[in-house]
Amino acid sequence: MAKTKRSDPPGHVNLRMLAEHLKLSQTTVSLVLNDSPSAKSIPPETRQRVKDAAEKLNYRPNYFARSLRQSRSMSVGVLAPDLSEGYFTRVMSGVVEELNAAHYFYFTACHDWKREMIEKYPRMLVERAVDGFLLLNTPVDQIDVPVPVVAISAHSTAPNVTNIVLDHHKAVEQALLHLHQLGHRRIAFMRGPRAIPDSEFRWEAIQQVAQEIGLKLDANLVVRIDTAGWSMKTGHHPMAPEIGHKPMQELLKRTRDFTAVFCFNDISAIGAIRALKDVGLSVPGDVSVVGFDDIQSAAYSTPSLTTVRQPLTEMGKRGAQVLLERIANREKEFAAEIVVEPELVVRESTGPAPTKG
Amino acid sequence: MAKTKRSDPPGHVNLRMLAEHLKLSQTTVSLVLNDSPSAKSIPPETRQRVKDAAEKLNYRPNYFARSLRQSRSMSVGVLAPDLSEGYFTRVMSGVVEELNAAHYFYFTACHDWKREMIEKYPRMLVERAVDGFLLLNTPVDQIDVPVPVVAISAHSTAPNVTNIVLDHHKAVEQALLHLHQLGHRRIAFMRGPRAIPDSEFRWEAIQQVAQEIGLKLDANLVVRIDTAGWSMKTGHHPMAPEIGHKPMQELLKRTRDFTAVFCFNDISAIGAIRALKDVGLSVPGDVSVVGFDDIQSAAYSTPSLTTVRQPLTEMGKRGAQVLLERIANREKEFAAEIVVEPELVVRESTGPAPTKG
DNA sequence: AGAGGCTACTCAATCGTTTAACCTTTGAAG
DNA sequence: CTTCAAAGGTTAAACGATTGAGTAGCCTCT
Repeated sequence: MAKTKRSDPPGHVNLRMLAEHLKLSQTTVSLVLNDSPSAKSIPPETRQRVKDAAEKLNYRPNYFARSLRQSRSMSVGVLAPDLSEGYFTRVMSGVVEELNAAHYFYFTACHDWKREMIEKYPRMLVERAVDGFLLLNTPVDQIDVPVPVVAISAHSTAPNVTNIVLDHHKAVEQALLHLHQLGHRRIAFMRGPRAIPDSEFRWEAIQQVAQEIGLKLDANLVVRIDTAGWSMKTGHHPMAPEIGHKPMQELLKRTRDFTAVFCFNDISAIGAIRALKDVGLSVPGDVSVVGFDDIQSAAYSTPSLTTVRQPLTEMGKRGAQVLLERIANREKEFAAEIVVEPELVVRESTGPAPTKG
Repeated sequence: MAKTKRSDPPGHVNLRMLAEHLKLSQTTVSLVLNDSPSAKSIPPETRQRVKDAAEKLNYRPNYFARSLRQSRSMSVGVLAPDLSEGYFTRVMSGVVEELNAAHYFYFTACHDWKREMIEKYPRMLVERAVDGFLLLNTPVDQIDVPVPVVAISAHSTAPNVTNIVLDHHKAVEQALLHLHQLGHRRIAFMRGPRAIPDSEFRWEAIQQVAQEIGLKLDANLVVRIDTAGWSMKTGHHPMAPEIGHKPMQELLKRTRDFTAVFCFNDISAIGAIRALKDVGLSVPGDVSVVGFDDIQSAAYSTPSLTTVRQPLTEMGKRGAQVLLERIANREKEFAAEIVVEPELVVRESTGPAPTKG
């Protein structure tokens, strides 16, 4: 076997081979292929020659070598609770659009609401050299990473995080005014689980708006979704209408003295409706139900759901935009919070309050 | 300003700095930290000293440098149509479990059923140096990548691809025998869209099984789900029950002479049930409906769906296992196909065939 | 005394790019 | 006849970890 000075040639063409073939230096080839500004002095013929050769030899720059040199990976980490339809899918649709356009890819990490994972994944992804983080719906008080972070619906108080949040006050206002105008005065509330960051903010908005429109909040009419034991693996997870079914059963055991219920999300609203039907109450005849999010099935369930639509795709898009901007421009000032607007979608699950009989 | 021989120190500790601090060579430090077999001769005290220092100085090996040297990225590419709940979520739940255990991460690429994207993404991900590919439910006849590929429900005929597929014959057999035993003889079929690889295989199995159990297939009782214009962006996508609603309306326009319908998946079954109810037929009183997949909402819709359960999580798990095995062992033989078993889940949407009247 | 073997390491090449700093040649201006 | 600039490049040092090939020192065996 002939001894080669270099080790055996790799299966693919690298810059050195391309340069040798062109009888040019690696520098020149690199400058041309990257359309580098300092390649001004290279004449068009040479440029073309280089590009043709790169094409013909099917040259692909080595991602690691390039990233090592430039210390950036062109990828971001996405931290989310799970891959469920309700939230993740729609937000990501916006995120992906922006990332694609910027030639970025993303690593997904699902923490399944486990604190341990919420802390571990950022570290792991930093070692993977992601250029930034996107936090979806994930409670993160402290995140100590050397890259920009954008949090969507996460209400992170950590420094250096840009938050993308819904205007909960307006959202609640739209829902409650709608019910109020329909004559509802005894309104029940299904609060979100503690694990979900939006829950507290939604509840605060409810208390405020209730006061503003002169609606009395009755502690007896408030139930909470419990997430103990949520996990994608057990099947006992946020996507099951069960999460709304149980709290509603509980509420119905306490009282039936209410004409409407404002649920934390659409999934729980669907569960709540089932629980109402189970005890012979009709929706919206006896009880009106308002959901939140406007997921796909909100339009397709029976009755179709009146719900507060979150512009989730838009939120994903804005989040990705801001993140990419912050990555490209590490030193510049950045917004601490970006607020997006909800939109009430009225469908079949709400109607006039029944007259007392 | 003092002139430094090396450029300004980076924000983080690298191997050289760690080695200098320890007054050892980089080699030694590297060997110890990687628990390399050739580090046998390094005494425990030194090892501990190295590990302590690495800990104290918070040393993180540079991912790019390491990957460049070892030419592997510890990440795989996942190519999927979309991020919808029906399929993606459950398969990925299995995939993630295996990848995590092996310290692998994954890039997701959604092609939205666009041919152009199906061809572009593999190239892009190869440039990202993924160590392998996982194809979910994605029609790929040719994929020319220098890394192992495992296709789940994709029935890829490309060489070097390991296919993970359901035993469609058994699946269809379970469904049709169930209906047959309930007395159904006039059974309608809703075929899957051309875009989804499983569609043809399912249909072939249906033809075969029908013959085996002596069931006559009536072309008049066959409709097909049409995917023209499917896209996550338009909202007109595979997750909407609409996909089953329309074909069923079409069928009902042609004839009502059937007592059961076997749908391509649960989503379309839910849509079909709505269409049946719309014309005053009861399920399962007048018509029994069988779905496929067993997605979350199959259990929660009314009536709850009788359906053929695909072990999607299991399929994801096996797929990831095989892929990792093939990555670790590039030369070894590998299975061309791995078949998994379905399971019929009987719920409320099927019942005895109505007696003629 | 010499050979061998073990311990505890080190040296330096290598992965494939990018890029700051140079280096020629040619032509024109002063 | 110098000087300068521009054109058209080249050189070589990074980036940071891995790893095959050594090597100095000490002990042991014959």
